[in-house]
Amino acid sequence: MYDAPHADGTVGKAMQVLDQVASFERPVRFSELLANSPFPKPTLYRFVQTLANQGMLAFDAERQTYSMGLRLVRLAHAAWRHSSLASVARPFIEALAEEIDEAIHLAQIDNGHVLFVDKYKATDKFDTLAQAGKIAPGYCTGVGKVILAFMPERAQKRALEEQSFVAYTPNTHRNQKTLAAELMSIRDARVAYDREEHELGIISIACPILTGQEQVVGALSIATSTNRYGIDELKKHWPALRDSANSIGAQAELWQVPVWS
Amino acid sequence: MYDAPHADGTVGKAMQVLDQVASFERPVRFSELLANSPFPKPTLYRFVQTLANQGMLAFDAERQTYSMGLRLVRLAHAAWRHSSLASVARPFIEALAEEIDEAIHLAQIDNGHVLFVDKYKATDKFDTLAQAGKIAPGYCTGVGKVILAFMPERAQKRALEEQSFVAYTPNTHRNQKTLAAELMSIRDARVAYDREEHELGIISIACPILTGQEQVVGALSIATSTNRYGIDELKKHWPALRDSANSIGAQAELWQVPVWS
DNA sequence: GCGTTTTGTTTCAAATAATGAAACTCGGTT
DNA sequence: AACCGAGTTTCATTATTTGAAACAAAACGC
Repeated sequence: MYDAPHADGTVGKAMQVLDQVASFERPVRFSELLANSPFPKPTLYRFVQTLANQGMLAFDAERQTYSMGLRLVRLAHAAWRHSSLASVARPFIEALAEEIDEAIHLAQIDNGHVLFVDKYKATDKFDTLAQAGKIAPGYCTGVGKVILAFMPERAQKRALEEQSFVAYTPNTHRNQKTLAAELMSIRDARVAYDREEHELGIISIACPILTGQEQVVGALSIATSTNRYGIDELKKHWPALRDSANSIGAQAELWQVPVWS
Repeated sequence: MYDAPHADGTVGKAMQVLDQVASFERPVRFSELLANSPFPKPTLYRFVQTLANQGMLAFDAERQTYSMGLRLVRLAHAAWRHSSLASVARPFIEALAEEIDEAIHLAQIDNGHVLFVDKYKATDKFDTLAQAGKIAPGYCTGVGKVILAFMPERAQKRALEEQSFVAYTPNTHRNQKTLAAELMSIRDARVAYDREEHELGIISIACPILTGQEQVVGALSIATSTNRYGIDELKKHWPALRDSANSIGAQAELWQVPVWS
């Protein structure tokens, strides 16, 4: 939520307002925004007006509330198709799903946050904006940890400092130190596990998606519930998962997926 | 694609640039943007820089190309969950899908364009081009026509003028006149058909999603391929489709889905 | 290699748009 | 009728944006 250390210009400020509206996770009144805003009343007022005009926000005149605008959905469609791993990864995920009857997640990094860009759920036939676009913490998810582990040192350092270390479960890392230690061994093992660190009862195994020069572009994971399986069963899926991740990485390189520094 | 009749301020211009990048449907170089831009070189340059900084665009340093940024995916997730019909409609679509083994589409209007916000795929056998976030023309799709038919007169007039009347197939409406005539009868019948007007081999039946005061908030459709069924078979689904659409409308009214004027 | 063109980046004074304190309007309360 | 809070407008001040021009750096041609 806390963003842009040094906002660039008017546009940056407007984007900050967008984020703020998004952070409410519900339609929000002007005064609620104002109460948490760094901007003075008329300034904020003009921003929400402009953004609503532009379709980036939706204004409900009846209830006098703002929510995120549909133009974002339209724009994100293009983002999803052309700059996410999802389109490249789809066929590989589908193939993997035929072998393995568990939820498969594909994630990328967006400004220090783990962003789920696709999800294949054996039982879900719906299209994927539902789960795609969801963000999750990096320090307590399989995909998050494996991406962090393979980040270039400088980016990793920056990302580690941004982690909040909320203790979701008893297993959650509580500070940079223990996390950094695990990241080392993850980098060696080329695989990460989430042992109920984000949500009790949910475990996962995750592999990095790398380019030829060992740059991380994302991560692929298999998640399951402790009701069904333990970590040991997940380990059995490692070869298949790793191979899929590698294939996606190779394919992504041919296709031109943007890389972060 | 051509947007914002009177852009508001710097933010409006930046959003125009976003649209422009999206319209390329592929990573694009600065000079390509410049060639089609109303802005002078340094102005455009600063816009893409700012937007890339903000994560609204992604800049691939290697290839010197811009594409849509992942921040949009994150923001759109919020939009999708909180201001689209999709979350409200989902249970009803699921129920309908149990009855009917065809693709079901949910659409809303975004600035004169039909925006698909959800899609339930019964089978993967054929591919309608629709996905969440995808836009489609209003004048040659079932959902588009039924939404246009139920729009308030002024909005309809404006929307009709924005249609491009590209002749996708021999059945596509070619001008406002024939379309307007069909819209009248659609409004009476409370149902619209797409008879291979957008894509050969694809037909659909669509019902409006209305509030109590007869305001359109979207449309629900069943699509199939002419290989499988004809329009007559689709007609049989009308009662079920209409009932689902009505339920979604009622529910949307309780829940606070934004309405457009 | 060396001039030439194309493409991307920076400069800087002028033009413009954003800013925010204050004042105002409009419902709803007391 | 006076008060209050939320939303909106005004307007002089200030800060940003603007774009012609110049500059740098590749890509090209020969």
